[in-house]
Amino acid sequence: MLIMRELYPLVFVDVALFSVVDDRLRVLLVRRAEEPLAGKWALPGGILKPDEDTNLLSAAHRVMRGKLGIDLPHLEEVCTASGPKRDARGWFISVLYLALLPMDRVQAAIGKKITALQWADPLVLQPELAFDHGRLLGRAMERLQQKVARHALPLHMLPGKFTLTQLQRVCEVILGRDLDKSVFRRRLKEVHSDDLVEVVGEKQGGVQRPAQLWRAADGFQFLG
Amino acid sequence: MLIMRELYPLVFVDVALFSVVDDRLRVLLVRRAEEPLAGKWALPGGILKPDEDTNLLSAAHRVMRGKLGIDLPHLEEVCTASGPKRDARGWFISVLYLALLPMDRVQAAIGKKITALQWADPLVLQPELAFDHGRLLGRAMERLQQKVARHALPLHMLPGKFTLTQLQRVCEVILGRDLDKSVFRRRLKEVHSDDLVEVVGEKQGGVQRPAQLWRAADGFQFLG
DNA sequence: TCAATAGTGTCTCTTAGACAATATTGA
DNA sequence: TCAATATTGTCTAAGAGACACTATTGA
Repeated sequence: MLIMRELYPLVFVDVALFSVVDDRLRVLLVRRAEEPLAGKWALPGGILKPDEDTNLLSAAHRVMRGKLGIDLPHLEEVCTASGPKRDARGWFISVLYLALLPMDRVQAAIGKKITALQWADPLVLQPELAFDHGRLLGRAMERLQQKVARHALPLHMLPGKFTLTQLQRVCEVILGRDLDKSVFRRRLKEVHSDDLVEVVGEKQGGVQRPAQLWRAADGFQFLG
Repeated sequence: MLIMRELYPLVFVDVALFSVVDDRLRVLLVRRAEEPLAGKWALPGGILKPDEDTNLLSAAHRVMRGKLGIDLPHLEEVCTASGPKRDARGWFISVLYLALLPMDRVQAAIGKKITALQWADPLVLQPELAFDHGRLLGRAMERLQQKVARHALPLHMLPGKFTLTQLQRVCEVILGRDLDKSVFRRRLKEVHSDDLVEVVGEKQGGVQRPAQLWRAADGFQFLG
C-alpha cells in the first residue's frame, strides 16, 4: 500500500546509556556519521523498523545491539520528543530510553571505535549535542537521580559481584553528593534483604579488612 | 511523496482524564463509534495529524478539544504503548497522557452525549476496555497516585475557589485512604505557601463555621 | 445553648543524619 | 603493633501520625 509520507511521522528511539568510570558518572555519546548534523555528538539512537521490531523497547534494544554489540541489562522509557522540524526530513517522534551498563563492560562497549564513541560527563553541559539531545540527556539524568534518591538500587551498573562500598559509591556518583555509610546500609537491610544476596567469596583489598561480596538476586529490577 | 505504509507506524494519543464527582474519582470513557471494536468503551484518543499538530502534546489537546469542546488545564505524558497488532491497521504507537478536569466542569464536559461518554470508576476494573486501555488506565492511575502521595497538589481538579477541606477530600479520593487534617495543613503551610493564595471571600456553609477560600496561584503546575 | 465543621496544638513514634566505636586484614 | 577499610552502634533532630482542643457560625 502506498500512502502520503506527510501523514506519518518518522519515529526514532534514542538511548541515554549511563555507567560509572573511575568513580565518575558517564554517558555514552556517538559521533554522527551521516547527515543531518554529521560529525556532531549525539545520544545513540536509530529509526524504528516496524518490520523488525515488536515494539519501541525492542527497537531500542536492537539499536544498541547494533552500536555496541551487547544486550543492555536495563532499558526504560523516559519520555518522548516530537515536532515538525527536527531536520529536513520532517515531522518526527523521538522516544527516549534510560539505560545502565555495568562498569566492567564499559571498555568492551566502546571497543576500538574511539573516534565514533565516547563516555562523556553528563553534568558538564556538552557543548553542543545534536538536535534536542541536550534536553533529552537532562531528562534522563533527572530520572536516574530521582530513582536512586528514592532508593532504587542501580545494580545494573555494577559488576556481577560487588561490595557495599562500591554500591554506595555508585549511588553517590549518581546523586552528586556523599551518603552516610551507616544510613546507607541500614536502609539496605530493612528494605532490600530479598533483592540482594550475600556471596561466599571475599574481596582481596591488600592491606585492609576484606569486604563481603554481594550480587543482584535473580530477576532483580531497577525499581523505585 | 509516496512511500510504503508498512515503514511507518500509526501514531495515536490517548488521554486518561480524571475528575472527582460526588467525592468519587472518575475517569472519562468514550464509546467507540467506528471499527475496530465499535461499541466498546475506551479512553478518549485520536490519531496524530502531523499537518495540524506541532507536537504530541498539542495533538492530545486537539483531540480532547474535539471530544469535549474544552481546553484541559493539565495534560502530561505518562508512557507509550506500541506493537504490530493493535488491530488490522497494523503497527501502532500510542502515547498516553494524564489529564485533570475541575469537578465543576464535569457536567459541561459530557454535555448531552451521555450515550457516547461516561465518567467511570477507574478503580472498578472496567469489564473490557478496548485495545490495551485497561493497562494504560492502570498506568495513569499509578502516576496520579504517586504524584499526590509525593505532595503534588491536584488543584486542576478543583474549582477556581476551594476550601482546604475540599482539597484534602480530593487527595483522599485519589489515594483511596483518609488523611489527617492537621498533617495535611501543616505540610501545606511549610511547603506550598507560595503556590496557594488566600482569598478574601468566605464560604457559606449553612449551620457551621465558614471556611477560608483559596485559589491556585498564577502559573500553578501539578508537580511532585 | 447546640450541632456541625474549620482550624490549631501537642504528644509520640519512626526515620534520617551525624559521628563514634569496633572488627579484620597484611605488612 | 599499625594503616586502612569494613561493619556496627548510638545519639540527636526532623518529620509523620494520632488525637485532642479551640473557634465560629446559624438556629
